[in-house]
Amino acid sequence: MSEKQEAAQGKNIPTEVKDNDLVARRRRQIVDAAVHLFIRKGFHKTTTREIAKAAGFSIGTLYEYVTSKEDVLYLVCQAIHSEMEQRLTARLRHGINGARDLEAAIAVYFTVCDQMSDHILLIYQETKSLPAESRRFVLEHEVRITGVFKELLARGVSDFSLRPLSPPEIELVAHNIMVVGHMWAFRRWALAESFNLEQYIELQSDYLLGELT
Amino acid sequence: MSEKQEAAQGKNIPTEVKDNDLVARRRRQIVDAAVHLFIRKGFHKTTTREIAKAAGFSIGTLYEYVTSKEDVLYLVCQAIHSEMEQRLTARLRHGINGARDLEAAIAVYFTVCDQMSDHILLIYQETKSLPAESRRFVLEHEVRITGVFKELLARGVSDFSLRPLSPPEIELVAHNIMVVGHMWAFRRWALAESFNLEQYIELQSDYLLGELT
DNA sequence: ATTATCTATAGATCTATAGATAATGC
DNA sequence: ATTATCTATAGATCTATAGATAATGC
Repeated sequence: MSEKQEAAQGKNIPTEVKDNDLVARRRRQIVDAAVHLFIRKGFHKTTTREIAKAAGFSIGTLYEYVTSKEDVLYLVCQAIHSEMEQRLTARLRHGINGARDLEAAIAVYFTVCDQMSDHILLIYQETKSLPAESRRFVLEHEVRITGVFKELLARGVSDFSLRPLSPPEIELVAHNIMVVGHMWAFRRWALAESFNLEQYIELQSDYLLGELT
Repeated sequence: MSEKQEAAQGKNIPTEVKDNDLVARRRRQIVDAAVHLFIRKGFHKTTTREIAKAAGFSIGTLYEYVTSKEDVLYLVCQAIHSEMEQRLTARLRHGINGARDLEAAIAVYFTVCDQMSDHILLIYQETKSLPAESRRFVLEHEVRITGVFKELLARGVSDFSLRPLSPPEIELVAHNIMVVGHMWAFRRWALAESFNLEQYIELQSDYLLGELT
């Protein structure tokens, strides 16, 4: 943790540019531009020229800040996961018991999934386009977010607001919560015919938590 | 239903070739070749030449049977869904009550998901690369498979082996079953550390059905 | 002098088709 | 004659980089 907010994890992408602040700023521009293009056209149909143009500089400059188009995809995936993680953890509360906190966290998380549907879809669709090493980092980030729910479940078990759960059960339920959130993103086309977000949260919480008390 | 087993749905892809049996045969070759290439390299990184070569004929011949590369993807997606639907419905039983039949169907379905993991992943990743019309047909196919579980749930409700469920609840639970099956495909990298397929089926069935009795 | 940015393009593809060839049946 | 297949390639890209230019600080 040498720097004020070291990335703490993640791949180092080489750059010729010396000014670290500038690198961070330009990469943020690249990510902002690329996210929208990738969502709209997909990774492979977006050209590096389009990314550069949308970011506000030339193709040559783009390649001073990344070494390949895949680097851009990696930056995009990490930015999306960071954003999700931050929005989720920012609203976690340590309240009366684990079960209540878990229920609240699920509601927060599903709301984030609702807001970031397109981004979640992008990760499902394009993770396989990443080089092996980058993909590993992206999956690790997914694991870390799942860990938030594992901790909440463990806390509920230890304060007896949830029934006893084995580690594998905790693992499974945490993944179920994650996937049911994502599901609101990738099955919206079917689910939105029967539910709005509130109803979805309400019902799915019942199903997810019903077995745990 | 003019022909013996009319596709019953699906897009008509034009061809210059008159012999219908030959068209069916060649398209089967195309699909078999393309599935494996798409799984390994992804749709965009697979070239039409590679598909033609793996299918055993030339690029010129390929284009006698499809009008575009996207047609090949559409044929692949439909073939995968058909295969899944068939493997599932072939093993459905009408037994003592709906709840038991549902439980058995879930086990069958999850086993199919296990066997066809790569294919399920492919659909998640590449559906967005389809033209709008083709994509609609593919999603319809997904709806039809979900319908299998909706029917089983409705039967369980009507024979009182399940508690009363509103139509939206039936919709939701059917989608949950579908997605939890897919989840075994797209989260295998995490789940397989804690479970084998049998254990996964056992536990998830408990969670899925526990709330329904 | 050093750093950041831009222009121009090398080099490598890839899809889809036109026109030639081979095979089949009258 | 008709049908199916093949070869060769037009035409259109797209990524990544080399070398030129502009901006900044000594």
